Amino acid sequence: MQIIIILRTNFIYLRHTSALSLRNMKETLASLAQKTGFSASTISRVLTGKSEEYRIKPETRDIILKAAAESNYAPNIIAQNLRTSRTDTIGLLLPSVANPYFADIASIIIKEARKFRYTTMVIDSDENEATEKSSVSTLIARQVDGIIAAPSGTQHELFEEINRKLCPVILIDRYFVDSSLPYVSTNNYLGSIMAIDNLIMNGHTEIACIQGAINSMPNKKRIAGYLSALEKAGIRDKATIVGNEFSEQNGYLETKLLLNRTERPTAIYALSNTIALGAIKAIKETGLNIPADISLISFDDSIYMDYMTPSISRISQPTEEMGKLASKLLFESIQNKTRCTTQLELAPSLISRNSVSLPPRPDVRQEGRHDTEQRQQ
Amino acid sequence: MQIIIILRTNFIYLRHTSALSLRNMKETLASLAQKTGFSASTISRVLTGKSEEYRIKPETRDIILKAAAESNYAPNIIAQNLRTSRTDTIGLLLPSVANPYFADIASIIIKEARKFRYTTMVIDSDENEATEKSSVSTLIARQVDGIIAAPSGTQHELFEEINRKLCPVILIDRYFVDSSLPYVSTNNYLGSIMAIDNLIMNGHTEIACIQGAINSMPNKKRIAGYLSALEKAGIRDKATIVGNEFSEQNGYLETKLLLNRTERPTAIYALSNTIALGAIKAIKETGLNIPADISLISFDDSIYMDYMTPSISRISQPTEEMGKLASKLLFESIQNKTRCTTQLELAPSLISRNSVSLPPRPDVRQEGRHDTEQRQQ
DNA sequence: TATATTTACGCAAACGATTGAGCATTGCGA
DNA sequence: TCGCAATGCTCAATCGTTTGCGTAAATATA
Repeated sequence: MQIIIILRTNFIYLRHTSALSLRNMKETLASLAQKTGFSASTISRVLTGKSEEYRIKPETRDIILKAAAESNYAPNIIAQNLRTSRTDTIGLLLPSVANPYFADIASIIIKEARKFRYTTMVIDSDENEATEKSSVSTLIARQVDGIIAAPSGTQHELFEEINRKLCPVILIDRYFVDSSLPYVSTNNYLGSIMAIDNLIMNGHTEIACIQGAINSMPNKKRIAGYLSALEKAGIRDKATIVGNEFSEQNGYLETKLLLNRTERPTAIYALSNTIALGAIKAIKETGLNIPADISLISFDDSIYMDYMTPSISRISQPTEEMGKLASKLLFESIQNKTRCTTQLELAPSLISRNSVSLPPRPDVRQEGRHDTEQRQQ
Repeated sequence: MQIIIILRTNFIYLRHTSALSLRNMKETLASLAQKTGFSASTISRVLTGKSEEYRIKPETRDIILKAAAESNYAPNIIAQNLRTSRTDTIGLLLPSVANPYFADIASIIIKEARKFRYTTMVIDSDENEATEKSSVSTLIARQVDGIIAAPSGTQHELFEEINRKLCPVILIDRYFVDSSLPYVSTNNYLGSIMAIDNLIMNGHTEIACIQGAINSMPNKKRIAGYLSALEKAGIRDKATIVGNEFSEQNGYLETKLLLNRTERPTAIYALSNTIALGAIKAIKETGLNIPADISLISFDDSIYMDYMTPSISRISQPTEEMGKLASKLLFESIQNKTRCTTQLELAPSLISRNSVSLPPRPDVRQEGRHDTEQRQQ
C-alpha cells in the first residue's frame, strides 16, 4: 500500500523549528508589518510560502524573510488553529499506557505522527468507560484533527458520531462488530486457533482459558477461536473459561482457583501477557512446574518472555505494523478529508518456546510437586 | 507535602463534559446571544461562573444556562486559548515510551494531569538530541502551560531558557548538574551503593558494570556509586565499566565480551532493566548459570523480573511517587505562576531475589558450563 | 489615446472567546 | 426632587492569524 501525503508545512517554519533559539513570543505579523512596511497579509502570504501564488515581488519576499529570520519570528499556532480550524494534533486513546503492549503501540504512533508533523495527545482511560468518554470529549473540544483509539467501552455510537461529523477515527487493537468504523487489529480468532492447536498437538485436552475484559473485541474473538479449536478437536465440552480482566491479579487469582479444582487443567491459555504473568506466579507458588506439570501459552509478545524459565510460548501481534498502518490510514483520511472504511486484521504469529510440553501422565496429575527444583526441558 | 491547587474549571463545562452528546460545534457565544437576547459578554460571564461577581440577575443566569444546556453548547477551547494564552495542556518528553520504566511514568503523569484537567502531549525523543530539541520547540509553539521532561541531551540551556521565560519545566528521572532546574529523580548514587554492597556482601570482588547512555545523569550517578562502593571495599582498582546505551542489545553485546575475557567477572551490575535482559540472554547462550556461575543485579524494577528464573535482584525506583511528585510540582508552579526550585532525590530500594549468590570457586571459574541444566538455589 | 490586463499588494472581516470600561435604569436617602 | 450608589447589563477592543475582495499603478493591447 502506498500512500502519498503532501505535507503542507512550509519551509520557513521548518527552518525556524530547527534553529537553536526559541520562538520570539513578542514578534507577530503586525510587528513585522511595522518593521518592514508591508501589511500583515503580505507577510503572512510570504511566510506560508504563497508568495508566488499571490505575486509578491521577490525583493519584497526577501525583505520579509530576512526580517522574520532576524527577529526569530514563529507564528502563533493557537491563532492559526483558530483561524484555520486545524490543529495538526491527533488524539491517542489507550486503555493502559503502562501495559507493555500498548506502550509499544503508543511509542510507534507518536513517532509516526511526528514524521507527519502532528503532535499526539495521549489519553490513558484505565479501562474505564466513563473516563474514556469524558476524555474523548476533551479531545474533541480541543479539536484534534483525528483520533486513534483502542476503546474500552462497548458502545460504538460515540466514535461513529465523531467519525461522521467531526474528525476521522481509526480503531486499533479493539474494534466494534456491526460498525463500519475502520480498524487495524490482529486476527485474534486465528491467534487463538494457533495457540490451542499447539496445545492439542502436544496432547492436551484439558485446556483452561483465562480471559480479559469480557466485552472487548479481542477478548471475544480469542474466546471464539478457543472454542472453535476445541470444537474442531471434538473436545468443545471441555471448554473452561474464567476471568474478566487483562491484569496480572486476574491471572493470578483465576490460576489459583483452577489449580485447586479436582480436575486440574493440563494447560492454561492466558489471553494477555499480564494474565500470563499472574498465572506463572500462581503456578510457582503452588509448587508446580511449567511445563512438566502444566503447560502455558499466552497472547501478546513481550521481550522478557524469552528470558523467563521456561521461556513462554506465545501469540505475537505485529504491533509495529499495526501502529504504522493505523497512522497511515488516519493521516490519509485527514489529508484527503475522507473517511476510510478499511478494516484490517493482520496475521499473528506463534512463537514457540518452552512453556508447552506433553501433559503429565494422568496418575500423577493430581499429586502436585512441592520441591522447588525446576527442570528446563 | 501538601499542595493546594484551586481548579479554575467551572461547573457548567464540567457538567457538559460528562454529558452524553458531543459538543455542538455550531453554537457559539454569539449564537447564544441571539437566542437569549443577552450579549455575548453576559453569556460568557455566566458560563464561566462569574455571574455573581458581575451581578448577573439569577433569572438571567438561569435562562442562559438553560439555553446553553439545551443547545449543547461547549466553548471553543482554541478561542479560549488564544484569548487567555493558557492551553490547559502540558508536554511530556521521554526518551522512549516503549521502555517499561518510562511507560509507567507516562501512564502516571497522564492520569495525574487529567485529574487537574490538563491534557498531555507526549513526545518520544528516541534518545535523540535533535529530535528532542525540535519536539520541545513544537511544544513551546503550541504554548503548553508546562513541561515534564526526561532529557536525553546534555545541554541544559534550552530547558533553562524555557523555564525562565516561557513555562515551568520539571525534570524527571534525568537532570542536569550545575543547573537550578527542579527535578524529581531517584538517588541513583545510593542505588548503586546498595547494589554493589549486596554483591560484595556475597563475596564478589570482580564486579563488572554495564552502563547506559553515558552522558545521562542517572548513568553518571550510578557509575559514581559503583566506584564509591568499590573504593569503600578497597577494590576500586577492579572497576570494570563497559557499554554505552540503555538497550537490550548493548547489554547483550557487552556481556558477550565480558564473558570472553580471560578474567571473567563473577558478577554483573546492569544499569537498566533492558541491559539486564540482554545480559541474561548472553549468559544463557554462553551456557552459564545465574547465579551459580555469575551473579546479576539490575537497576529498575519491572513486574516480570519476579517471574524469571532465577528472579532478578534489583534496585527499584519509586516511579509512582516520582510521577505524582513531578506532576504536583508542575501544577503548583503553573497555578501560582512561580518557578519551583525543588530538587528531589527519592530513595530507591533493594529488591533481593535469586540472581545473586556466592561467586563460584576460583578453580572452576574459567571452566564454563555447557550443559543447559539450570539450578535454582 | 482609450481600454484591458497584469502586477503587487492592502483592507477589513473573519475565527470565538474574554474583559476593562461604560451606560442605562432603579432604589434610596436627604 | 435631586444626587448618588447599586444593579444589570452592553460595547468594543483584543488575542494573532488567514483570506476574499478590492484597487492603484504599471504594462499591454487595440
